[in-house]
Amino acid sequence: MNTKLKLARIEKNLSQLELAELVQATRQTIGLIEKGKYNPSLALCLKIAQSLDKTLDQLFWEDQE
Amino acid sequence: MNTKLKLARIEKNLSQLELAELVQATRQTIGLIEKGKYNPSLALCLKIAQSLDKTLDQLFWEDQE
DNA sequence: TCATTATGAATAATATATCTTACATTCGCA
DNA sequence: TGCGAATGTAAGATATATTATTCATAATGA
Repeated sequence: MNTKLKLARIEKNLSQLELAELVQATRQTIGLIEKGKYNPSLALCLKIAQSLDKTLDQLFWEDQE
Repeated sequence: MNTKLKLARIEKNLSQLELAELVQATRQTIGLIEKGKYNPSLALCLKIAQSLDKTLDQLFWEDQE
C-alpha cells in the first residue's frame, strides 16, 4: 500500500483517473500502484512524481532497514 | 545514458556483474540500464540504490525542465 | 429517487522488462 | 605475446507491467 502516493494525489485534488490522464496511464494502473500490487516502471514513477510536484524519494522511498 | 548510476557503481568498486549479483539481476540488465536502453522497474531501482548506498533521487532523478 | 463520480476488482490481450545463451572487443597484466 | 576480467550486443524465451473491458459498490448532489 503506497500511502504517500495516495496522499500526495489527494493533496493535489486529483482523482485516480485525472492523475492517470496526466501521466498517460490508466486508472487501473494508478489504483494498483496505490494498492501496492504493482511494481511500476521507473518512467511511470518519474511522470507521477512530476505530476504531483514531488521527487521519487518523496513518493517511493521507504527507509530500508 | 545513466551516468550517475555508472559513477556510483564505480565509486564502490563494483563491476556490472557484481552489482547484478547484489540485486539478483543479470549483468546485461545492469549494462542496459546504465546505457539508458531499459526502463527498469521500481523494485530493481530500489535494490540498486540500496546496494550503492544512494537514494532513488541520487541515481534516477533528473531535473525536469 | 436518480444520475454521476470515484474507486475496487477481475479477466483476457498486449507490450515490454528481464533472462538465457552466446559471441565479440577492449584492456591490464603476467 | 596471451590470458582473464569487464563490457557491449544480439536473438529467442519467459515473466510481468500495463491496457482494455467490464461489473460492482459507495458517496454525493439534484
